[in-house]
Amino acid sequence: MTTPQRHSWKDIRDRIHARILDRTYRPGDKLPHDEDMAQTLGCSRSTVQRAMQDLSESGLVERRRKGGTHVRPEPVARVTIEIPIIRKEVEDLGQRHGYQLLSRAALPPPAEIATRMELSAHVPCLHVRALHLAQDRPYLYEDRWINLQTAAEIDSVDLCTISANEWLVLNMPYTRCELRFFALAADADLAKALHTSPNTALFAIERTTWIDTQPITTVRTIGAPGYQLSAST
Amino acid sequence: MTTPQRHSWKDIRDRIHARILDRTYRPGDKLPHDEDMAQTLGCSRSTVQRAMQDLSESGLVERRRKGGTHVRPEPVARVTIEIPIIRKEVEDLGQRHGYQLLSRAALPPPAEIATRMELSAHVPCLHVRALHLAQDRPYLYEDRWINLQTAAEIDSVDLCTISANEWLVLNMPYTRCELRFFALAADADLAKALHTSPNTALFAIERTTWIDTQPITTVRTIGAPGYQLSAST
DNA sequence: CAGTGGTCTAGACCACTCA
DNA sequence: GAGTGGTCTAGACCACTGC
Repeated sequence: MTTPQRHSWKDIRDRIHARILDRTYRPGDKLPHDEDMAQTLGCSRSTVQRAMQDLSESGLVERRRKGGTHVRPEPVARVTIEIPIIRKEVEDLGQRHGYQLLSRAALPPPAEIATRMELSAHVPCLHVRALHLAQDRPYLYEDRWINLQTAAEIDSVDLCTISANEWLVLNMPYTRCELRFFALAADADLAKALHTSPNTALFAIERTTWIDTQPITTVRTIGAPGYQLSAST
Repeated sequence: MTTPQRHSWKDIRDRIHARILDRTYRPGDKLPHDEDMAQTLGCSRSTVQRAMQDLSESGLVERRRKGGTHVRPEPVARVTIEIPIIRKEVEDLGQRHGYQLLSRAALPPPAEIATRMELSAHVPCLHVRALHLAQDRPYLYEDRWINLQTAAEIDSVDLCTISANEWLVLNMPYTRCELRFFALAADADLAKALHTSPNTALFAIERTTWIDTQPITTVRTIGAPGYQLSAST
């Protein structure tokens, strides 16, 4: 069996965490500074620092130079969501991934898209619509705009063979990413593509990526009925 | 102006990141081990370690003892979502928060809820429905079950004065949290509460929390039309 | 079993920010 | 200005895990 290290930073973190849980340190309270904490707990300051770093990242405490460390008065729930390549997402469910290119056209972006990408409306873009399948059933609809100035190479990629999602993830690393989650009602086209009826409530994710300040792509993915995203701490 | 520290761990991280972006290190490639990296970059091993920790957390590289550090072949998008207290969420939008308790009843949990909480169906629970308002308009509907064995004290709290959301966040710290995001169609009750029409597509979040292995609460929050969740890296 | 990342220590100095 | 967290270093040892 695994013996928990008595003075590992995880152990130190858990001991501090426990003090917060049992109200030794209450919301808003100031914690002893690292040096004292280290002496009390019998470890070096760096170990306390590492523990505090973790507690701070998870939103449990707040640290400020000179201000000290405080238990957050209004804790926030912080969850990390992982969004993999769609093919991998399907395969991880143990299902067979399929893919259909629905349309592909070089077009100037409509105003809404240009705004979303923080891009001038005169830049040439590629508009791609596609459908991802799981076990031959509709899984996710993808409506994507790609900036041809940034990702010029995709113009010569056969998007029937590889999805834009996969090509971009593998070939266009980004430095900034924005996400929005919301619900929308299926219109006629969407309903047809996803084999459902118009007006069905569907889950949508909008993702826009940039490399430095140059927009790469913005995509709206819409899940088939029942699609959901989960996360846990 | 701020001079970027030439050998800070962030600087080291960015220099390694740049090498990944410019394809010096390609997806799947093995990176030099920390010691070499440190020597090459002119810093100590701990600094490389700190940089790598960050790159690893953000999903860009994968590290394994003896295996070494590799650029992830199929990068995942990792985003951290913060979910604050609802009152604070509204106030941060610069709006006035309001709150109405719709119902409150001690009941045994239905099977679906018991399953969600990993709880026996015989444990006494409190069922609470409430509506959060922003500028006196419906903002978020909350349908919550609370385990009265874990959070017994809430039985004597006046939930007209403080929302269950707020009381729980302030008084019941948790050690585990699971989240699901999805879309649903408004039924008659929901439509009425949120001042919308039946069948409207709405965005829902389900959250369940435990302390150690004991379930605390499970809640489904449903946003008024237009509600959305956003995140960025 | 040996290579690699993970952690701990002690000490020094830096950077921010509150009073 | 002084207190507190943030970072860097050098060195040691530990803990996984691939070969």
